[in-house]
Amino acid sequence: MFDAACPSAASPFRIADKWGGMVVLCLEAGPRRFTELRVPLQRIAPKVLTETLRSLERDGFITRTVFDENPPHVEYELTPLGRSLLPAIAACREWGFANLDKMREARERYDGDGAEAA
Amino acid sequence: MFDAACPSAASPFRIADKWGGMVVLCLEAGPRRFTELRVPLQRIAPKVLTETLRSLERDGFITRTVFDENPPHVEYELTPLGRSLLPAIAACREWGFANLDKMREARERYDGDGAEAA
DNA sequence: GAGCCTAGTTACGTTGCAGTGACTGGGTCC
DNA sequence: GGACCCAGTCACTGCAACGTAACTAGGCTC
Repeated sequence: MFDAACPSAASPFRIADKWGGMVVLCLEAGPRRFTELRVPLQRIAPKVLTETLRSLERDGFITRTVFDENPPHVEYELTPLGRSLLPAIAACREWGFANLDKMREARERYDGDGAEAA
Repeated sequence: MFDAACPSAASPFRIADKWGGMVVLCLEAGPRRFTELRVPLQRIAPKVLTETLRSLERDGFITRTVFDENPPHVEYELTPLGRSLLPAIAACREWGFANLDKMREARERYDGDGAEAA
Protein backbone atom coordinates (compact mmCIF):
# COMPACT_ATOMS: atom_id res chain seq x y z
CA MET A 1 0.00 0.00 0.00
CA PHE A 2 2.66 2.52 1.00
CA ASP A 3 6.03 1.07 0.13
CA ALA A 4 9.42 2.66 0.38
CA ALA A 5 9.17 3.90 -3.20
CA CYS A 6 5.85 5.62 -2.57
CA PRO A 7 6.20 9.12 -3.92
CA SER A 8 3.94 10.60 -1.28
CA ALA A 9 7.02 11.09 0.85
CA ALA A 10 8.08 13.76 -1.65
CA SER A 11 4.72 15.51 -1.70
CA PRO A 12 4.84 19.13 -0.63
CA PHE A 13 1.74 18.49 1.45
CA ARG A 14 2.06 17.16 4.93
CA ILE A 15 -0.81 16.32 7.25
CA ALA A 16 -0.13 16.59 10.97
CA ASP A 17 3.24 14.87 10.71
CA LYS A 18 5.09 12.60 8.32
CA TRP A 19 2.75 9.63 8.77
CA GLY A 20 -0.46 11.38 9.81
CA GLY A 21 -2.08 11.52 6.40
CA MET A 22 -1.28 7.90 5.63
CA VAL A 23 -2.71 6.70 8.92
CA VAL A 24 -5.91 8.63 8.28
CA LEU A 25 -6.15 7.01 4.84
CA CYS A 26 -5.56 3.58 6.36
CA LEU A 27 -8.51 4.19 8.67
CA GLU A 28 -10.80 5.47 5.91
CA ALA A 29 -12.33 2.04 5.31
CA GLY A 30 -13.03 1.35 8.98
CA PRO A 31 -11.43 0.76 12.37
CA ARG A 32 -8.09 -0.99 12.57
CA ARG A 33 -5.77 -2.37 15.20
CA PHE A 34 -2.24 -1.32 15.95
CA THR A 35 -0.58 -4.17 14.07
CA GLU A 36 -3.03 -3.88 11.19
CA LEU A 37 -1.78 -0.35 10.70
CA ARG A 38 1.83 -1.47 10.71
CA VAL A 39 1.30 -3.77 7.73
CA PRO A 40 0.58 -1.13 5.07
CA LEU A 41 3.02 1.30 6.68
CA GLN A 42 5.84 -1.20 6.50
CA ARG A 43 8.65 1.02 7.52
CA ILE A 44 7.10 2.68 10.53
CA ALA A 45 8.62 1.96 13.93
CA PRO A 46 6.17 1.10 16.73
CA LYS A 47 7.32 4.11 18.68
CA VAL A 48 6.63 6.44 15.78
CA LEU A 49 3.23 4.88 15.14
CA THR A 50 2.32 5.34 18.79
CA GLU A 51 3.35 8.99 18.65
CA THR A 52 1.42 9.53 15.45
CA LEU A 53 -1.72 7.92 16.84
CA ARG A 54 -1.50 9.88 20.10
CA SER A 55 -1.13 13.10 18.17
CA LEU A 56 -4.13 12.30 15.96
CA GLU A 57 -6.13 11.36 19.04
CA ARG A 58 -5.16 14.61 20.73
CA ASP A 59 -6.41 16.58 17.74
CA GLY A 60 -9.72 14.72 17.83
CA PHE A 61 -9.22 12.93 14.50
CA ILE A 62 -9.31 9.37 15.83
CA THR A 63 -10.56 7.49 18.87
CA ARG A 64 -8.69 4.77 20.73
CA THR A 65 -10.78 1.92 22.11
CA VAL A 66 -9.31 -0.71 24.41
CA PHE A 67 -11.03 -4.09 24.56
CA ASP A 68 -10.26 -5.86 27.80
CA GLU A 69 -9.27 -9.14 26.21
CA ASN A 70 -6.33 -11.34 25.96
CA PRO A 71 -4.20 -10.96 23.96
CA PRO A 72 -4.62 -7.17 24.16
CA HIS A 73 -6.94 -5.61 21.61
CA VAL A 74 -6.97 -1.90 20.73
CA GLU A 75 -8.87 -0.32 17.88
CA TYR A 76 -8.37 3.03 16.23
CA GLU A 77 -11.20 4.67 14.33
CA LEU A 78 -11.78 7.95 12.53
CA THR A 79 -14.06 10.49 14.19
CA PRO A 80 -16.34 12.75 12.11
CA LEU A 81 -13.65 15.42 12.47
CA GLY A 82 -11.09 12.97 11.17
CA ARG A 83 -13.34 12.13 8.22
CA SER A 84 -13.63 15.84 7.47
CA LEU A 85 -9.95 15.73 6.51
CA LEU A 86 -10.56 13.28 3.69
CA PRO A 87 -11.70 15.73 0.98
CA ALA A 88 -8.72 17.99 1.58
CA ILE A 89 -6.36 15.01 1.60
CA ALA A 90 -7.96 13.90 -1.66
CA ALA A 91 -7.24 17.31 -3.19
CA CYS A 92 -3.60 17.02 -2.13
CA ARG A 93 -3.38 13.53 -3.59
CA GLU A 94 -4.91 14.64 -6.85
CA TRP A 95 -2.35 17.38 -7.09
CA GLY A 96 0.33 14.75 -6.54
CA PHE A 97 -0.94 12.44 -9.27
CA ALA A 98 -1.07 15.33 -11.72
CA ASN A 99 2.07 17.24 -10.80
CA LEU A 100 4.57 15.32 -8.69
CA ASP A 101 6.51 14.28 -11.77
CA LYS A 102 6.85 17.88 -12.90
CA MET A 103 8.06 18.83 -9.45
CA ARG A 104 10.65 16.10 -9.48
CA GLU A 105 11.85 17.13 -12.92
CA ALA A 106 12.20 20.73 -11.77
CA ARG A 107 14.15 19.55 -8.78
CA GLU A 108 16.52 17.46 -10.87
CA ARG A 109 17.04 20.35 -13.27
CA TYR A 110 17.81 22.68 -10.39
CA ASP A 111 20.19 20.25 -8.68
CA GLY A 112 21.77 19.33 -12.00
CA ASP A 113 22.53 22.96 -12.83
CA GLY A 114 24.03 23.42 -9.41
CA ALA A 115 26.20 20.33 -9.76
CA GLU A 116 27.43 21.40 -13.22
CA ALA A 117 28.22 24.90 -12.07
CA ALA A 118 30.22 23.56 -9.12
CA MET B 1 -2.22 39.49 6.58
CA PHE B 2 -0.48 36.76 8.55
CA ASP B 3 0.04 37.98 12.08
CA ALA B 4 1.38 36.11 15.04
CA ALA B 5 -2.12 35.04 16.05
CA CYS B 6 -2.84 33.58 12.62
CA PRO B 7 -4.26 30.14 13.22
CA SER B 8 -2.74 28.71 10.06
CA ALA B 9 0.31 27.87 12.14
CA ALA B 10 -1.84 25.27 13.89
CA SER B 11 -3.24 23.79 10.71
CA PRO B 12 -2.48 20.12 10.22
CA PHE B 13 -1.64 20.89 6.61
CA ARG B 14 1.82 21.99 5.69
CA ILE B 15 3.00 22.94 2.21
CA ALA B 16 6.69 22.45 1.46
CA ASP B 17 7.82 23.93 4.79
CA LYS B 18 6.41 26.11 7.51
CA TRP B 19 6.16 29.25 5.36
CA GLY B 20 5.83 27.71 1.91
CA GLY B 21 2.06 27.88 1.64
CA MET B 22 1.92 31.45 2.87
CA VAL B 23 4.56 32.59 0.41
CA VAL B 24 2.66 30.97 -2.44
CA LEU B 25 -0.50 32.77 -1.32
CA CYS B 26 1.38 36.07 -1.13
CA LEU B 27 2.42 35.57 -4.74
CA GLU B 28 -1.05 34.62 -5.94
CA ALA B 29 -1.91 38.20 -6.96
CA GLY B 30 1.31 38.75 -8.89
CA PRO B 31 5.09 39.04 -8.60
CA ARG B 32 6.63 40.49 -5.47
CA ARG B 33 10.00 41.56 -4.19
CA PHE B 34 11.89 40.18 -1.24
CA THR B 35 10.97 42.97 1.15
CA GLU B 36 7.38 43.04 -0.10
CA LEU B 37 7.10 39.43 1.04
CA ARG B 38 8.50 40.26 4.44
CA VAL B 39 5.72 42.77 5.16
CA PRO B 40 2.77 40.34 5.32
CA LEU B 41 4.97 37.62 6.86
CA GLN B 42 5.99 39.90 9.69
CA ARG B 43 7.78 37.41 11.79
CA ILE B 44 9.91 35.73 9.16
CA ALA B 45 13.65 36.15 9.38
CA PRO B 46 15.45 37.05 6.14
CA LYS B 47 17.44 33.84 6.33
CA VAL B 48 14.32 31.75 6.62
CA LEU B 49 12.60 33.61 3.78
CA THR B 50 15.64 33.04 1.57
CA GLU B 51 15.60 29.33 2.37
CA THR B 52 11.87 29.11 1.71
CA LEU B 53 12.17 30.91 -1.63
CA ARG B 54 15.13 28.77 -2.73
CA SER B 55 13.22 25.64 -1.86
CA LEU B 56 10.14 26.77 -3.80
CA GLU B 57 12.35 27.71 -6.72
CA ARG B 58 14.02 24.30 -6.63
CA ASP B 59 10.64 22.61 -6.82
CA GLY B 60 9.69 24.73 -9.82
CA PHE B 61 6.91 26.63 -8.04
CA ILE B 62 8.38 30.11 -8.40
CA THR B 63 10.91 31.94 -10.56
CA ARG B 64 13.52 34.38 -9.33
CA THR B 65 14.27 37.31 -11.60
CA VAL B 66 17.13 39.69 -10.91
CA PHE B 67 16.93 43.21 -12.40
CA ASP B 68 20.37 44.74 -12.75
CA GLU B 69 19.48 48.01 -11.07
CA ASN B 70 20.44 49.98 -8.09
CA PRO B 71 19.29 49.54 -5.40
CA PRO B 72 19.08 45.79 -6.08
CA HIS B 73 15.79 44.52 -7.40
CA VAL B 74 14.67 40.90 -7.33
CA GLU B 75 11.21 39.62 -8.15
CA TYR B 76 9.59 36.32 -7.29
CA GLU B 77 6.68 35.02 -9.33
CA LEU B 78 4.54 31.89 -9.40
CA THR B 79 5.07 29.47 -12.27
CA PRO B 80 2.14 27.51 -13.75
CA LEU B 81 3.23 24.60 -11.56
CA GLY B 82 3.13 26.90 -8.56
CA ARG B 83 -0.34 28.07 -9.51
CA SER B 84 -1.44 24.43 -9.72
CA LEU B 85 -0.99 24.29 -5.95
CA LEU B 86 -3.65 26.93 -5.33
CA PRO B 87 -6.76 24.71 -5.52
CA ALA B 88 -5.29 22.20 -3.10
CA ILE B 89 -4.19 24.99 -0.76
CA ALA B 90 -7.70 26.39 -0.98
CA ALA B 91 -9.12 23.02 0.07
CA CYS B 92 -6.78 22.97 3.07
CA ARG B 93 -7.79 26.51 4.01
CA GLU B 94 -11.46 25.71 3.72
CA TRP B 95 -10.95 22.79 6.05
CA GLY B 96 -9.25 25.16 8.47
CA PHE B 97 -12.07 27.70 8.42
CA ALA B 98 -14.63 24.98 9.04
CA ASN B 99 -12.78 22.78 11.52
CA LEU B 100 -9.77 24.38 13.15
CA ASP B 101 -11.84 25.44 16.15
CA LYS B 102 -13.05 21.91 16.69
CA MET B 103 -9.50 20.65 16.51
CA ARG B 104 -8.36 23.20 19.07
CA GLU B 105 -11.20 22.27 21.38
CA ALA B 106 -10.31 18.59 21.11
CA ARG B 107 -6.72 19.45 21.88
CA GLU B 108 -7.62 21.47 24.96
CA ARG B 109 -9.91 18.69 26.16
CA TYR B 110 -7.14 16.16 25.71
CA ASP B 111 -4.51 18.30 27.42
CA GLY B 112 -6.95 19.26 30.17
CA ASP B 113 -7.73 15.64 30.98
CA GLY B 114 -4.05 14.85 31.09
CA ALA B 115 -3.33 17.77 33.41
CA GLU B 116 -6.21 16.85 35.74
CA ALA B 117 -5.17 13.22 35.90
CA ALA B 118 -1.61 14.21 36.79
C1' DG C 1 8.64 -23.35 32.18
C1' DA C 2 9.84 -21.58 27.50
C1' DG C 3 8.08 -19.08 24.14
C1' DC C 4 4.52 -16.56 21.69
C1' DC C 5 0.82 -13.02 21.31
C1' DT C 6 -0.46 -7.79 21.24
C1' DA C 7 0.46 -3.24 22.19
C1' DG C 8 3.21 -0.81 23.39
C1' DT C 9 7.62 1.77 26.48
C1' DT C 10 12.44 3.25 27.35
C1' DA C 11 16.94 4.85 26.26
C1' DC C 12 19.57 6.74 23.01
C1' DG C 13 21.31 9.02 18.77
C1' DT C 14 20.83 11.65 14.34
C1' DT C 15 18.98 14.96 11.28
C1' DG C 16 16.91 18.95 9.80
C1' DC C 17 13.84 22.96 10.48
C1' DA C 18 13.48 27.21 12.49
C1' DG C 19 15.22 31.20 14.57
C1' DT C 20 18.65 35.07 16.44
C1' DG C 21 22.07 38.46 15.76
C1' DA C 22 25.61 40.38 13.34
C1' DC C 23 27.52 41.38 9.05
C1' DT C 24 28.27 42.31 3.64
C1' DG C 25 28.48 45.09 -0.82
C1' DG C 26 27.71 48.31 -4.42
C1' DG C 27 25.53 52.56 -5.37
C1' DT C 28 23.01 56.88 -4.23
C1' DC C 29 21.80 60.80 -1.30
C1' DC C 30 23.08 64.53 1.74
C1' DG D 1 32.61 60.68 3.82
C1' DG D 2 28.72 58.92 6.53
C1' DA D 3 24.18 56.95 6.29
C1' DC D 4 20.84 54.53 3.95
C1' DC D 5 18.87 51.28 0.50
C1' DC D 6 17.95 46.21 -0.91
C1' DA D 7 18.80 41.58 -0.85
C1' DG D 8 20.74 38.86 1.08
C1' DT D 9 24.95 35.71 3.86
C1' DC D 10 27.37 33.67 7.96
C1' DA D 11 27.95 31.52 12.41
C1' DC D 12 25.62 29.76 15.88
C1' DT D 13 21.77 27.74 18.82
C1' DG D 14 17.38 25.27 20.25
C1' DC D 15 14.16 22.01 19.59
C1' DA D 16 11.23 18.69 17.71
C1' DA D 17 10.76 14.93 14.45
C1' DC D 18 12.37 10.70 13.14
C1' DG D 19 14.58 6.44 13.76
C1' DT D 20 16.97 2.05 15.93
C1' DA D 21 17.37 -1.41 19.31
C1' DA D 22 16.14 -3.49 23.24
C1' DC D 23 12.86 -4.26 26.66
C1' DT D 24 8.03 -4.84 29.20
C1' DA D 25 3.27 -6.94 30.83
C1' DG D 26 -0.22 -10.45 31.41
C1' DG D 27 -2.12 -14.46 29.76
C1' DC D 28 -2.15 -18.48 26.71
C1' DT D 29 -0.25 -22.62 24.49
C1' DC D 30 3.05 -26.46 23.95
